[in-house]
Amino acid sequence: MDEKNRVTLADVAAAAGVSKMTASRALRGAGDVSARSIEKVRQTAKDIGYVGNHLASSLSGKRSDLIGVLVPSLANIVFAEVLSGIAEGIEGSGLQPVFGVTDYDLEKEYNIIRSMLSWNPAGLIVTGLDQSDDSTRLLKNADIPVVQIMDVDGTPVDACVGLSHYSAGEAMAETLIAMGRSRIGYIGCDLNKDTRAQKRLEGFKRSLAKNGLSLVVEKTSENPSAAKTGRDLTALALAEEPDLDGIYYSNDDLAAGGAFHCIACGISVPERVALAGFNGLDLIDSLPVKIITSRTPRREIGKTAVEFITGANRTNEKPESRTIAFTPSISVET
Amino acid sequence: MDEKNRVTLADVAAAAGVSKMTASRALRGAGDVSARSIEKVRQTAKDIGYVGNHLASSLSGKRSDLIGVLVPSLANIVFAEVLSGIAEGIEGSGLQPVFGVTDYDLEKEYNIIRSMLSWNPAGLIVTGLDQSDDSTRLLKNADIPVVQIMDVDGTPVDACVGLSHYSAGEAMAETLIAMGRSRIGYIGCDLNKDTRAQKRLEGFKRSLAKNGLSLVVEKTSENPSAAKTGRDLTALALAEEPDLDGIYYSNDDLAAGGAFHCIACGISVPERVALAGFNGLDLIDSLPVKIITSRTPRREIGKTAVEFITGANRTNEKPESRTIAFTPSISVET
DNA sequence: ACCGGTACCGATACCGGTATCGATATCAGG
DNA sequence: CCTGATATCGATACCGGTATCGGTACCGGT
Repeated sequence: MDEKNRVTLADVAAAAGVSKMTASRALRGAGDVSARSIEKVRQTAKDIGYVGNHLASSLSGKRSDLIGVLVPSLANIVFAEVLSGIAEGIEGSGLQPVFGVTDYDLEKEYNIIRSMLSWNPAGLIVTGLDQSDDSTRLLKNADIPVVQIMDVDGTPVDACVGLSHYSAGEAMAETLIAMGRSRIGYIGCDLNKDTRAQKRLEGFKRSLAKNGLSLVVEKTSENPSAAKTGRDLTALALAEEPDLDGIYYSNDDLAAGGAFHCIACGISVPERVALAGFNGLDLIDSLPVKIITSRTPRREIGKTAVEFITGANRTNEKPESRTIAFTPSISVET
Repeated sequence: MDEKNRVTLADVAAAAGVSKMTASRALRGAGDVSARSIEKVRQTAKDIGYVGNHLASSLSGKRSDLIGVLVPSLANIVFAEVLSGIAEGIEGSGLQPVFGVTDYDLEKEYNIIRSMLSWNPAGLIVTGLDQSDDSTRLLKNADIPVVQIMDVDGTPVDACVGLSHYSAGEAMAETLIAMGRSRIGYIGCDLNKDTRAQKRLEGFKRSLAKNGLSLVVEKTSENPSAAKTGRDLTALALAEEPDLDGIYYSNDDLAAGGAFHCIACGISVPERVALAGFNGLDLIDSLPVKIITSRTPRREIGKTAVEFITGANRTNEKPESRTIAFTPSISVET
């Protein structure tokens, strides 16, 4: 029907018998307009179905209502939950999230950041602290709030919301050791790309070493980080080292796969072998066997990140208070 | 550093000694520019770090490079995978996805659509065919490609990529019946909101009736559609009707929970009770027991939807070829 | 030398809003 | 009745690009 005749502010103004400027002010609730005009403009706007044009207002103003979000992957429920938290946090603010998937590829990441910046977004949320130098420069010069999420092990560009993966790895090693485990293996995916999983492994190993232990077996694969891979690698690891009494996985998906293998083979968990993952997926709670995990507040991270951009967190302008580190809780239900 | 002195096209033009217009053409690869000018402009643009401003070009042109995506939830891996497919399909097209989460709320959906339209997006991808009348009107008048995904049971506004949930439900009922099951129950979540799950259930019941059967028990809950809920409801259902020999779940998450319950209680699956879900999550393959599911091509749906917007699918302009229905394959591995 | 055609370029007018600042009207105080 | 303050508006200039259309310059053909 209405082909190219989009209702514009000028139309509203004309219909309401005021100037564009007054109409603009009335609709935005900016000052210097009489109550009568406001009423009239708002009414006619509604009547003729005025919608407004974000492009125009963003171009005119100096900033848009867009907020860019970069995640490495969406095949993993974890990042979907972060997005979910972001969507939740954004609600009511009038902001709108634009997302990009980097596939753990620094160059892709750089290009997406570039592209997003050219929308003059209100802020940017990027995953991790390990961008390329070019990307970092871009972010530094952007002159908008930039929130790096998930990780806090490193130097943030601006704000930072996440957790220490080194510490998470260390804590998990200590947990396993406290459970009396000593023949421990590691199973992971995509280690060459997922720097956070690397950091966890590093912390884990460091903590083992501190206790005079080291990994008995280490299996990694390029396959997708999913239950299937976890199950297969667990079978391999146990075949190789049948007396393993603990396995640390790079995340819960793999760990769940490990649990499935053990169930299928009648290996008791955690009695004979304790399985430890990372994230605290919902799934974990209902598994028929108890596996250990570090519960991370994904949704909370997303929400908190948004607050740095909406300014809900403006109270903390000091650089040192612009990093928020959550401590994942480890659930060990014997 | 570069506070408000963003490099603009005028800067590039000046530095290259040409007019804004020529610079614009050179950078876009539009015609009517000498090879020498193109080279010069591109070089100086790179030198002084010109980035371009999507807002301006989108406002000036009639359409932006944004593409709006609406999903009901991101707590469910299914929609994350759809987004993932969309991100994949978009790659290289210069488009950028904006997403919104409706929470299965029609009014929220309407507001998000409204808001997205005011970015003059290149297209819109919305989940499902059951929008409010207001939303539908908005979409119809938008004069941009609109792709409704996941569902094809209904009348699409424009293009449509998904599958028939009625048929999926019917097919699953037939599968269970063919397996010799007759005391069948249903377990679901959020039925009042998730219209696609409703449709599956409807088809399922219809098919049961056609075979002289009906549901023995039906358990639903408002709890999140996750494994935990599935496990709890399964316990309830089996307590109530111990001789159930088949359970249809509204999705795989719940079904997995059901499997966990059965494993924990030593109930053999599928011998004593067959469990059927929906989606074909990766998880299903590695479960220690075999459960039945309808495999849906989530990623593919996302990718295909994008093609309608980028025009990669422009060959099909006829309305009847603007609906693409995938048929989910049911995996029954005894 | 004249002419039409082609290749290349730039001035100008937008796109649809908002910032700015000056104009007009109204009103209290003197 | 005049003055200055206050409230309300609107004309104009942008924001940073692109569409349009009207020049130049240079070409080969006659």
